[in-house]
Amino acid sequence: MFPSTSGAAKMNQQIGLVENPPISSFNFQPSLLPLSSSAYATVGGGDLVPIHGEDVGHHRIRSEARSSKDKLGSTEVGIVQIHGMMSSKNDKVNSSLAIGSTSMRMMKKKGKGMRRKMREPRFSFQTMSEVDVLDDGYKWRKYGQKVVKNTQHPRSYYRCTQENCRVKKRIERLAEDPRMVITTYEGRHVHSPSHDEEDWQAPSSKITLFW
DNA sequence: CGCATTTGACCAGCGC
DNA sequence: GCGCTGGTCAAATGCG
Repeated sequence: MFPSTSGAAKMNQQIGLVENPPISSFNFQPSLLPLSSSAYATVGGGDLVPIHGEDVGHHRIRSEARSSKDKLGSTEVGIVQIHGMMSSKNDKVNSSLAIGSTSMRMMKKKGKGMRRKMREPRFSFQTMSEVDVLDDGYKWRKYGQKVVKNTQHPRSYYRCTQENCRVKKRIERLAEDPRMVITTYEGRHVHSPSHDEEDWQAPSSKITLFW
């Protein structure tokens, strides 16, 4: 294990949106990043577009790319890679970003009682971190773990502990690079981050996701 | 003792 | 239709 992080741990985030055929763009706001950080956006798996902290404003990233495999219509809209620092307190992330998107899964519906197949907005990003679970200000309870095919690392399933909040997230490690953690959020919170309520509004202390 | 995690079973969708 | 796979459930277990 790493002796890690009594101070700032280097981190490397890659943000991507995986979903949503109807709206193939999203807004990324580097103004919300600390100026020291830099970001790169890969659009459609292609060009790497550098975005610097001082490039304030909205970067609209568009992609025509579409997964041919996912018949449900998942589309990788874009990937933004952020090189920033994690701050000390429990690996909180010292950068924020805002992403607007909506998502409508094109799914076949079938009879009653379908547990899966929800049309929730989904958002995923990669983080280079020793810790699997990023502290995003919400409380999560693990409800499952599964070894998925072609990966040697299990995928973990978490659900927001706030009742009537149905947000879920999946966490898995990249097969090629176990240091990379892929976090996928699904759904939207109906409440504010549950702990550290005095600083969830501080814009530069955590990841903040809006959609 | 209460809550979170673990883990095997179960279920639904998809590909063949 | 069947088998595979991913996602969820829930009982058992662990931990503070």
